[in-house]
Amino acid sequence: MPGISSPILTNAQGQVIGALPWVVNSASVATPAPAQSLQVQAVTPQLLLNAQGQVIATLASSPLPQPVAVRKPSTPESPAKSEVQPIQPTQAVPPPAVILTSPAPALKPSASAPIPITCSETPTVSQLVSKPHTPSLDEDGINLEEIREFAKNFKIRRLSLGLTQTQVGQALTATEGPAYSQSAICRFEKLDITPKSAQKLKPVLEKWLNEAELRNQEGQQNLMEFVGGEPSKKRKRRTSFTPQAIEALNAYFEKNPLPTGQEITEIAKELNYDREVVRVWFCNRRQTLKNTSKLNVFQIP
DNA sequence: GGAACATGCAAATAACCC
DNA sequence: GGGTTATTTGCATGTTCC
Repeated sequence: MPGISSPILTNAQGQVIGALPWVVNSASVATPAPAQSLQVQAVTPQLLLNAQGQVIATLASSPLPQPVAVRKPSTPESPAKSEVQPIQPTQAVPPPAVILTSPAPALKPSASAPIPITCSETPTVSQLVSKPHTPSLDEDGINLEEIREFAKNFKIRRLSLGLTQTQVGQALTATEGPAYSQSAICRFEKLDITPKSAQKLKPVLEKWLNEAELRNQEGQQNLMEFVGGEPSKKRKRRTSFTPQAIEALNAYFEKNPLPTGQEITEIAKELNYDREVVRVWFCNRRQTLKNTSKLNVFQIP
């Protein structure tokens, strides 16, 4: 696209998610990028605009207007999704007169929307930050507000690199240090994660993303090489119990939720599953029962 | 139909108890 | 040391959207 002075920001699908008001690395823009790739680079001042010229985010550590992603107005009822709005490419978007704009309407429920906290489990970051009068530091001294901001920023920066959650997860698994899956990235971005886990994951993601952005500045090919490593760490395949097995296990559980080692061995033999698999099933079943019964105590009849 | 994201539940791990 | 519970993590699959 020669001659474009206000770069269009696209995601991995080539969807236009916005535009950047300033081009700094003109070389990278001038270079034709592969189809599934980042097309522009966000640089100082790091502001991301949508096609309407609204600032949807900054890439700095300053507080961001929220929510970050601009949703399609036609689908405001799907709160679970956080897709950015596909926008038809437009002519060059002039920089906005006002830097910080109010959030676009009809967006997914943000962290400010009340989310019920279940009594049975540790609350997530999103649950904590959505609670009114909750201090930004939790009892362990974890800065929830900082984590929320980082999660928001992370998603914007990931999308601006044209990367999916799966790609980030695979890349993290392939690199040195702790491995995380697509699920982990998804939960982190949604803050569907405990403050402790978020605190642990944040520096890993931060370091990885900084490196990814550096590689991207050196060229799209470098980024793809960085991201495209072979995942090495694999966990055991998830067992899928047959309905008959579940039924039998539940029957055993009703009779005795805490079988002895010998009993577990016998059950495993009878159902033709690994002893360890059956032991874990009983552990998880007790956990589930405990959680649901705790929940019921607080449920309004 | 396929890609990307979201989520339920099995597996892994840490901390604790006896 | 072998068991437990509490918590975290990821596979498998559901949902959403193009």
